[in-house]
Amino acid sequence: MLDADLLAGPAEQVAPLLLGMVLRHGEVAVELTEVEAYAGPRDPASHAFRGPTPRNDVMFGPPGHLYLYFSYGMHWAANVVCGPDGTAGGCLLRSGQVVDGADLARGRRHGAPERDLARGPGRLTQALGLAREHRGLDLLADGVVRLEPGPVRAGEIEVLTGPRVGVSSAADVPWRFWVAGSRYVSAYKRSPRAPAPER
DNA sequence: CACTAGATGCTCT
DNA sequence: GAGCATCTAGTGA
Repeated sequence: MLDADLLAGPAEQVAPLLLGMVLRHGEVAVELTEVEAYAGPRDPASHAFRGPTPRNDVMFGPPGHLYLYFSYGMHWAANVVCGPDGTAGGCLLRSGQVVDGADLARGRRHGAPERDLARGPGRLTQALGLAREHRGLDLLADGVVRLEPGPVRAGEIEVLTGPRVGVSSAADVPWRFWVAGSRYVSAYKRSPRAPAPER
């Protein structure tokens, strides 16, 4: 069982710790290979930057809960809430490797190739079967959806960082974290609305 | 393989 | 009504 204190720090510090952990929903489990940090009031790219709304209120609650949002008309994306209770913050789960329940995941993903089962935020939630009814669940409690320690010990994963995908503000802040050399990492794409890259 | 265009509907202003 | 923390299918090589 994971300790909530582990997730109570700033999102950009929690994010690399999530790599290698496993998110499980029933029989399907995904080992996380790529995440992004969103630091609430300190981060113009965060949904919580302008204060609480009905959509983002979960992010203002205690760490370790599941913030889900609906994106681009077709996809759900999952975040682990971080930071202390009362302060908004979260880590977007961008990609992972399906390590259990692959047959069920493949069915939900309409027969996608193994590498693409959970590569991308929308694909990851689809493979796990997460949607609006899972909003706000406590991932550290003993429920059907939970976050578990991974098979690899903390500190044994080589982590690379870079700018976040698809954000139009703070587009150069390197708060995307992924497992070095992993095939289960999504492609970087800069938002067409973002200003020209810094150099 | 790399790259592009368009679909799609919720959320907040 | 504008703006998305995206995906897929299509093209061309």
